[in-house]
Amino acid sequence: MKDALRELLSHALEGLRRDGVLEVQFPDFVIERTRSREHGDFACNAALLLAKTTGRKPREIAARIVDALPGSDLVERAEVAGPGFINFFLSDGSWRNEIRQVFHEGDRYGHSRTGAGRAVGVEFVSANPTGPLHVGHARAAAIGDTLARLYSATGWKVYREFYYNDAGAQINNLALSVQARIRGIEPDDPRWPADGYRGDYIRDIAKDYLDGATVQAGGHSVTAAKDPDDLDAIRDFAVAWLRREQDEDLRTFGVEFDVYFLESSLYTDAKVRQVVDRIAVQGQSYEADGALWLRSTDFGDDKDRVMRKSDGTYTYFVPDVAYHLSKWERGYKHAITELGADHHGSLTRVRAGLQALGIGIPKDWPEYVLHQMVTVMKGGEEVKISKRAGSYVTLRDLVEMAGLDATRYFMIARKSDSQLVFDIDLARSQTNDNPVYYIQYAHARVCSVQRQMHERSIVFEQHQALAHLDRLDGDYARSVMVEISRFPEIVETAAANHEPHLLAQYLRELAGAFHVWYNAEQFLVDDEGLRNARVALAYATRQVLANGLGMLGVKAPEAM
RNA sequence: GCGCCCGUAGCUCAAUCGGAUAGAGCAUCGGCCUUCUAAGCCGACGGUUGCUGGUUCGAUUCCAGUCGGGCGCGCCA
Repeated sequence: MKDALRELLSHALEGLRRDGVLEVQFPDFVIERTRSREHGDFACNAALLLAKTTGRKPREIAARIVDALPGSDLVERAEVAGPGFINFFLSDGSWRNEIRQVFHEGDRYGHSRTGAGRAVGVEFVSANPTGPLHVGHARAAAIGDTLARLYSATGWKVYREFYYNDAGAQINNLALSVQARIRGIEPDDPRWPADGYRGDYIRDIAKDYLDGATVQAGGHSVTAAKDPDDLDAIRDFAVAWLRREQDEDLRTFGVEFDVYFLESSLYTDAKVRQVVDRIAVQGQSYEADGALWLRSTDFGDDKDRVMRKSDGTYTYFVPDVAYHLSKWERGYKHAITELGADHHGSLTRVRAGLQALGIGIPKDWPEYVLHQMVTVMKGGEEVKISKRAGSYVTLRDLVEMAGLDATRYFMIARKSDSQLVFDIDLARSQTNDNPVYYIQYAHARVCSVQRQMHERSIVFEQHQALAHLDRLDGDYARSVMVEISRFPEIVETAAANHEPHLLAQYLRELAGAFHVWYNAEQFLVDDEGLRNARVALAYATRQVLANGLGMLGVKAPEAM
């Protein structure tokens, strides 16, 4: 709808320019849904922007534009309002047309070809395999996967990537912790490793190691060597064990990755070294204090950063640069990296490293989506501790407490750069307080209507119904149609701005409009034309709810 | 001290790259069940958008400052 209006406006502006009425460049005008119905259905600010550049009165320009608008079935009338807005009042037929469109496109309604099949890499979660996934990872998984789904819906070829930090000091720490447990040393023992992982899962890994268990992870199989002194074997087993557990959790969460990228492979393939060498060739590094530094201040950082420590090992962000270089070389002109906001410091560093390679990677590549902290509340108190993990609430705990659908929905229901309060009691509640329940219930209600029809042997004539949508009457039905028509715009905006919360909020509003209408009208009336029209709108609503929930990875149940 | 994010109704949050009278839900109060799910619906109440300036036709939005909360500032990852 918006696109059609934009076309009408462009046509009018072009005409005015041709006639010499307006001689300036087209402004970057906005067409938006109005807040109040008095202002019509859509409003455009083109005249206000043109007033700025021409020095003429905005209302006068607006009137000219309105006069120049070509005729259209879409628009009932357009008028000048306020300081110089052009308000569009759409025809009744335009809403009915949109409902027909829903039937026509089915589960593709709301999808677009904006991405034109271009590749986009979406990296998210990327947890270290040193412990179970926690609530922060749950938010990362929900945001990242929903973004991926939104990109798919808008015509992109999406690759979900998971980067495993399976090298470095933390992994060694993990191995030492498991080894300590194998030897029967407990976390409070003086012999316990200084920065050891204290959670109960370490004991589980130790037990499986001693039992000679075999675990499958990343397409490989690792069998425990049982030898308490073989630290390498312990490390391999522990990493595989945790990868398997994380993979299971993510699969349960409805997330499947296309690429699992191992940090360790960057070392075995000498990619880290190549990055450092390349940066050196570009003259973007120097030696000082026995270490090798990146001139990151040349790229907006507040201080230069060490790449290679005096002990010869690399700092964490260098493999990060190498990994992102690999994304670039694999053709992701578009790449999104989803991170916890506590890692925002690395953002400048990684981009600086990529810049320093001197191979033309844009300054703002990759795009980052950062999410803020999650606080879990239950019974009015903050939940902080998981017995299994020791110090934090795990993703598994959360899903067990709140359910998959609620967890996925709640995690994306807020802007990612706002801190999130996750209310377990609300997520569990089977009432209208709970937005997930409310939305799913709307979907189930339509299914219920369908069942009723089946029981009463009432036949729905789709063809006839779509031809007689004009039988729909009243503001409530109109509101449902208007809400439905917003869906494609919401999907587009949510994807482009990386704001999945828009979709969550929208579905709540669509469900609200539907419930209101549902309660105001009888569906299974004797008047066949009226009945078919109402059922058609209900089915269209169900379709949009299902499409939207699908993009959130939330189920659309047929009964509650 | 420096950097990033946040501050909107009693609570949890929206507000479409600067738009018109700042919106929902919950809570509170008042209505609605012989009828397709009342697991719901309708209505009312509720605001100096933390504060002070600035930019302009117009600011919750942009800028400067200030207060408050969170997170970072390592040759840890």
